[in-house]
Amino acid sequence: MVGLHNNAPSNSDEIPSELGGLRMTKQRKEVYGVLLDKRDHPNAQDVFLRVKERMPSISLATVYNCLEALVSHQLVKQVNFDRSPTRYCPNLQEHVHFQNEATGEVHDVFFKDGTRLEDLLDLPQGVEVRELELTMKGQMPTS
Amino acid sequence: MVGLHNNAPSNSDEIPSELGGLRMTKQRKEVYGVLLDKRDHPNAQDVFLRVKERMPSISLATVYNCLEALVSHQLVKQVNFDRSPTRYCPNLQEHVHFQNEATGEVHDVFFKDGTRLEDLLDLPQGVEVRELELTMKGQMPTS
DNA sequence: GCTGAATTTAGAATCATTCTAATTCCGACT
DNA sequence: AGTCGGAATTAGAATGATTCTAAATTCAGC
Repeated sequence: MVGLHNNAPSNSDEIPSELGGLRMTKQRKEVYGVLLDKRDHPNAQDVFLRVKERMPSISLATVYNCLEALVSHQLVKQVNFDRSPTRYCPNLQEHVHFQNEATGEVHDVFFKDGTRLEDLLDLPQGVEVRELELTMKGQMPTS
Repeated sequence: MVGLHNNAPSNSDEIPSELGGLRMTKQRKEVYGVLLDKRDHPNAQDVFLRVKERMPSISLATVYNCLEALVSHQLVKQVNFDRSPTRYCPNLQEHVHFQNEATGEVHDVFFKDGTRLEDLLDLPQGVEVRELELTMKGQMPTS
């Protein structure tokens, strides 16, 4: 059962020892690798379980620490749907999120070319948007 | 010190005993009245403290219950910024939210006429958006 | 006025996340 | 290779918003 397609080694092996000014420790590489490997917007608990398979000694606190480090160095983005556990996304392109209410799955959604959201909003004079989060929930044809 | 401008009686007195299919109990009226009176997007704790001034016996659990009832009957909307405590907003027009990072204040922001957000997004075929939340943070000129 | 269902209440429980304090690791410098 | 010091990791406790529980109260309809 070793070497089957899909059992490709985690990305974490190929992650350099520094990224965006962040020293990539063994644990940070594993956490980041997990996010790159399966881009299903896992939460901290999910990441913890996945990393544990390759590194059983890691602690949940470390997973939180690593996620926080990755987020603050802009390698990963947080995704919040209401108050459910924060999810993590390694896609750095500007995008928003849609959750299929039937399955819970979260999908990245992009703006059509050339659309600048800020142009469509009646923002008060002089506001400077630094951060923007857009989430949607709804139904999707069962593909 | 009674009767000064600005000490107008709370809206709660004028709230009918049923709204949108929801029986408006004394507590629900007070909670709703607080939201209508000062539209600064308070959280549950804030609402609790404000309602307590007119109804000192109310409990925090009741405030949560009332807010939940108002939300589920679509008289009030929840506003979430990341994982900070959920805020509540009685504005039912379609709008989004901007938080001034210097002050923490939250402002309602509307779309310019005729803009349909869904048209600007590259949504997968056949998705049906049921709920949408857009929040922004940034700076604002000190007016 | 009575009755059953809905609502309110205090306090306990939950649970995602953060904090604490101790240990371990790692790179820079000998 | 050996040492030093700051950074990172760790287990477990603490926090804090929210929900749950079970008992008491209220209320609409009879």
